Amino acid sequence: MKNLEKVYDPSNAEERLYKKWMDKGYFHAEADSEKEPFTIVMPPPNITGQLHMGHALDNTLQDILIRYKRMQGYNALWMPGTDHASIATEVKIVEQLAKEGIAKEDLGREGFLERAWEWKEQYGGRIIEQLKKIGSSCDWERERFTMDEGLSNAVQEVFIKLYEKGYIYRGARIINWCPVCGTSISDAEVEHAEKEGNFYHLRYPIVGSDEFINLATTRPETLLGDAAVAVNPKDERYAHLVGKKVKLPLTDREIPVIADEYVDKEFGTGVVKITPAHDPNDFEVGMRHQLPQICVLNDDGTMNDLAGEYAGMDRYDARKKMVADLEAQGLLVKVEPHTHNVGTHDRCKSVIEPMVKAQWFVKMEEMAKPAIEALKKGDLNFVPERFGKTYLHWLENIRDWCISRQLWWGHRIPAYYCEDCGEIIIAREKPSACSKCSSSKLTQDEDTLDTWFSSALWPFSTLGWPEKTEELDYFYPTSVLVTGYDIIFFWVVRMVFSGLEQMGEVPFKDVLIHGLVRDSEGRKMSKSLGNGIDPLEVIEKYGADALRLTLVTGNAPGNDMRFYYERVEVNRNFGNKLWNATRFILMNFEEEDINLETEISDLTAADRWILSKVNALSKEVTDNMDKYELGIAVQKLYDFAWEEFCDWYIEMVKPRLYNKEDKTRKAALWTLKTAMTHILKMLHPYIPFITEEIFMSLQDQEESIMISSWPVYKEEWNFASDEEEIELIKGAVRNIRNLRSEMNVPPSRKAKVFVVSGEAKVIDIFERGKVFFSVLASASEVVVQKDTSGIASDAVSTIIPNATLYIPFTDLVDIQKELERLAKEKDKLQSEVDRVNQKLSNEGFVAKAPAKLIEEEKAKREKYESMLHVIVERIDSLNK
RNA sequence: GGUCGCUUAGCUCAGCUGGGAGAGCAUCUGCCUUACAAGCAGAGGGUCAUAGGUUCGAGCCCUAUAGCGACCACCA
Repeated sequence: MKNLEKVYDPSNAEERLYKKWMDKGYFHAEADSEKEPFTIVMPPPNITGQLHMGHALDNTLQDILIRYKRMQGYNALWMPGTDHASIATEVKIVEQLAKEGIAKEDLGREGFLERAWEWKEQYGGRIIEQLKKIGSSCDWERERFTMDEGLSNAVQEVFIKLYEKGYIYRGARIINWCPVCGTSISDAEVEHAEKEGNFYHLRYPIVGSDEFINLATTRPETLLGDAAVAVNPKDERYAHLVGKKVKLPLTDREIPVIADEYVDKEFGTGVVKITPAHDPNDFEVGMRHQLPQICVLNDDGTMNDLAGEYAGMDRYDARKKMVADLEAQGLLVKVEPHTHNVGTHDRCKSVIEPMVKAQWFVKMEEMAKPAIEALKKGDLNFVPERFGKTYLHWLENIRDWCISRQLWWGHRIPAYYCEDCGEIIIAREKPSACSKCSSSKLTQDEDTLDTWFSSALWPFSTLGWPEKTEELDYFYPTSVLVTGYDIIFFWVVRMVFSGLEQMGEVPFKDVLIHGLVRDSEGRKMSKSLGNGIDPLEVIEKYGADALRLTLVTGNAPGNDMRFYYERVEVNRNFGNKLWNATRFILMNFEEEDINLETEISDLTAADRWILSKVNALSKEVTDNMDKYELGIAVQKLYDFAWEEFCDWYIEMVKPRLYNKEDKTRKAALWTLKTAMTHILKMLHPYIPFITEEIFMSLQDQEESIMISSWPVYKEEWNFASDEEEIELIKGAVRNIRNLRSEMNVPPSRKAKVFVVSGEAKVIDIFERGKVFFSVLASASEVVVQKDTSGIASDAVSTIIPNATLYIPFTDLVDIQKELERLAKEKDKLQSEVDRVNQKLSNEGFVAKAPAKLIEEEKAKREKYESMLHVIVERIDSLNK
């Protein structure tokens, strides 16, 4: 039989065990109609990524769920993969090229893509290897990449289907333009940041009058693109001006004064300049009034040729100069400091410029409806529920999704333009001729798709869609999606409407949302702050199990958490505790005992007590895990393993183990092994490595715990009276320990203990439990009797339900102190009695509280009153 | 402006459908008791943010207030 090394070494064990699991193919799942599937698709990390705490948390949660379900007998598939992350990756490669003095244009599209694939080959596997380090039991045989052939087909297929249905269209709309990245971005990628700016109050002269109209703007440079000046139709102040024209300063253009509901009379002067090409609201107003869209910006954020003398200037330089020029002409009324929300690009943080450009869009109105319904009908559930509101709010206010990106790394839009007749042809392959005019001069759209377009398809594209695969049929819809609240808009929403549209079913039933892992001061971990903690370093130092446990303990779903090394240490210590407990168990096993069996009737009360407790625990843990309350489930396991099992049960059985003649020795061994096995199994999803290592030694076999069966509650292991018996003894032991500690008696000083009770049942219990006092409470001898005969009158005493404990410390006792101690104990009891009486004398309580509760309270009253009675007598006798 | 969350022991946080306030760390007191000092035994410490309300009963439900935080939003 194998014994355990003195110390558990995670670094050695983790690699060895992970390799074993891989070699055995435990992570792999095949469609099998005999079994029920349980599926999770991993949020694919970016190929540019390195494992951070967010990944560690996200993947630990998924691994816990998948291991749990696998043990429960489900056919558990965890589908892994990576995301090409178009813009993030492209930016990285451009940076890399820049170091070599190369611009991406120098390489051309083909050359650049070659470099990008090289990058993918080089770094794409890095994060996968890191995910393995935390123990992720993914089906790596099924690993996918968003730009795989299959997934690219899925992207094309969806694009074509949506186009044909009229849900994808190309049009010149106002979009968010990032002048730094040189691409359009979607609304979800715009971050609003509060920035200091100015409010420039201008006045525009009315044509054919001496009047001026005053208005304010935060972006005076857009004045060059103004197409109108608008007022509210109900605003009497300006009614006479509507229909007239104003002379647009710094230009020779004249623009109309229009009336539109959009304008708020109360705000500012009640006059707004309308710049349809550079403001989303103005764009809408412009559409309503057929105003021209005058774009005055270049793609890089400089002013274009329409900007006259300002052409070529950066927009902020132009702003300064224009303000100066306006002032010189007396058209600047005043400049006020003003903080306002500015849209910035979430990736590069530069200020977004709204611009009108021809882009591809997904029409959202129709597809949003079933996605909203799915949540309302309960086909889709968020955990915690409140995130459903976030989801709904976003969908109910959704605007069309701009999906084209002016990037090269990604899925190229399958649209071809005829140079002769302008026809747009959507096709999988480049057509040889235009379907309208037969011209052969066709060019493909230069743009690629938003990276989220492909990830939106992930739950079914990874399973083989659009092919009708067995996997797709079997594993879809998936069971649960685990992700952070920060990507509900980007990803969860889009997967839901895509799944509903393409598959006719939600992509997953539950969405488990987790929060952020923050640093110990509660700050977001970030590169710029340099406060990030590398999960791999933590693993190296403490092991993956300790890290995993730290990430799930003491945290409710959806809440942020702080990361403390102290907590990692505590969790590492827990592993050590399990390790040593097992070492102890194995030390006592003889070779021939390891597979011993026993009858329940051979067990002692202590054995049945721990079995009964572990049995109840299995139900509690299972229930909580089913509710995704992983933090609660693991807390219960932690407490049980440490306190009940190690601190109580192991200590209780020691005398039986040390005595080779003891007839119940084998029962103790069997129970130790059985209870420990249950604990290990339930802990395995949380701390897979150490539980596996211990399990193999304890079972003296190589078979893995990860394919063992999950403990199920069984009625035949419910031993209520044994539980009661042991709890009574535990209480007595605690009282003695307390008493000894208060009197500063060291454990080395053993003392005789008398247990006095008038109840035969209680006498029996303590008669059987005598030994526990010596091993747990430093008793030299235990005498159980009906009355106080033979007990020194100055023995110290303590009261437990239905019994009194006496310890005669002849030399130690100071009667006065003892009386004080007893008085304290009495006060405590008295207040308990008072509390119960108060409750029971409350008519409302007696009339309306559940009967069971009232019975419990009455039982308590009886118990406390009798204890109180005993202690009063005791005090009296000492006073004599 | 809207939505949501948080406020519980010195610190960080649990507390599921309302029925006698919990954990870890920290503090204090004893212990190297032959699995474990990464340990064992014991102790102290809380008007559960505030004010109302519902209820026999509120940390938990409702309303308002304050502080902190997150997200959403077109006020030029």
